[in-house]
Amino acid sequence: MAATRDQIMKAAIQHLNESPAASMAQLAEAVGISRATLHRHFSSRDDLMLALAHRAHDQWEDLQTSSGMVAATASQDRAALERALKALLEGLIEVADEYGFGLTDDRLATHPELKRRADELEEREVVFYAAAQRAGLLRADLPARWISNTVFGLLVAVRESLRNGDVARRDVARLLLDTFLHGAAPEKERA
Amino acid sequence: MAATRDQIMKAAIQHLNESPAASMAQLAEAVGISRATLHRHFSSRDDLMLALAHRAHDQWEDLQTSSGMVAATASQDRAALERALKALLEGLIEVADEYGFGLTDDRLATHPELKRRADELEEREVVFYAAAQRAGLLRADLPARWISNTVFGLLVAVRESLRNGDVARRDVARLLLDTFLHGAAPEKERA
DNA sequence: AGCATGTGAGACGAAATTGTCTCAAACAAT
DNA sequence: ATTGTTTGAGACAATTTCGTCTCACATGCT
Repeated sequence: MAATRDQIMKAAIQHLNESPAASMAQLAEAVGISRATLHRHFSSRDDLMLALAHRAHDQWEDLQTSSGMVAATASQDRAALERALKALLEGLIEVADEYGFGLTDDRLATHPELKRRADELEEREVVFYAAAQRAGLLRADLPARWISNTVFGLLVAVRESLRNGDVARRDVARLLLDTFLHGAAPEKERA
Repeated sequence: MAATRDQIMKAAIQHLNESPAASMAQLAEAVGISRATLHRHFSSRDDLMLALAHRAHDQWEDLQTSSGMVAATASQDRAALERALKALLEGLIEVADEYGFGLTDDRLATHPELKRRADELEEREVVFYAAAQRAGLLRADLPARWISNTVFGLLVAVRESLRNGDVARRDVARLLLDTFLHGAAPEKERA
């Protein structure tokens, strides 16, 4: 069974999303290669996880640019910020869904190198949210870091919803955006 | 070092919140007892985790009653539902904070017996949210299960915020309630 | 003092996982 | 066809964790 490094990583991610604690042997089987071959591509389990996390972080970083988040933060333009916010959240859903296991894996979250990178990326988003607050796009009475953590939490909610089959995949983006921006109370309500 | 079963569990929970993958040896050390004694109280690691989860579920279930959630669901009374919603969310913060590691521990989430109990408790909340929707307290255009998952996600956000020190403990309840009900957009805004 | 109970330290084997290695078979390229 | 590369199967030692067990010691009670 031949497999490129890329195919291995994709299959590994897919399996880790179902069994976050899978062993190297289980991952090799899921990929369809032998344990020896898996070790030829990734010298250790840490190596593999590092590579997967690095890939996820790359996609995340690319999204921050492609969504216009970076540019909008710099421009402080309200319309640009609004477009970027929507694109960012929609993109985050995809990344978070693909690398879902990473959302709640403690070993990844506490890995020094990975934590540094994640903190750095998250910090950019905090700055972006702060800019959105100044533009009147997001409430100014909420800490920007809380907003950032809220988005993270809602991504976890999306993952849960999809895993349980509670909502259809095509609906999650709308639900996330809507809930994040307007909350769960009716518009006229003041609770 | 003498310790009651209760003290052991409390100390174990505390340590697991910092090191979710802690071994029995590490837990024993954190509790301040020997590994042998820990095994005298809990025959296996599974046994300990089961006991901890059971305790968490009990508190959760108690909260569903003490918050008035159960009664309000049955009564369909709008004011009662509103009071219950507030009390439930505030109580969930405490439970989720105390047993934070359980929010994202895959081994607990997939344990058949625990999953059954958690699903059962969550189902009650879904019914409650549905009642709140009928009473006009929550938006009717959101799936009740999505609302339930949203609350779960926001609890994860709370845990993250407290771990990182992003927000003060006394503020989290207000932030959670406020964000959950009204979202992150300014009231006049329509994004 | 004498006795019973609980505890800590540590040894022990069992099991799982990891990373390395060897060797034979399959494969690709020339 | 031959050569060089890659792969799979499996053996291997090292490590970790777990659950059990023994034994000495302390603590409390009568």
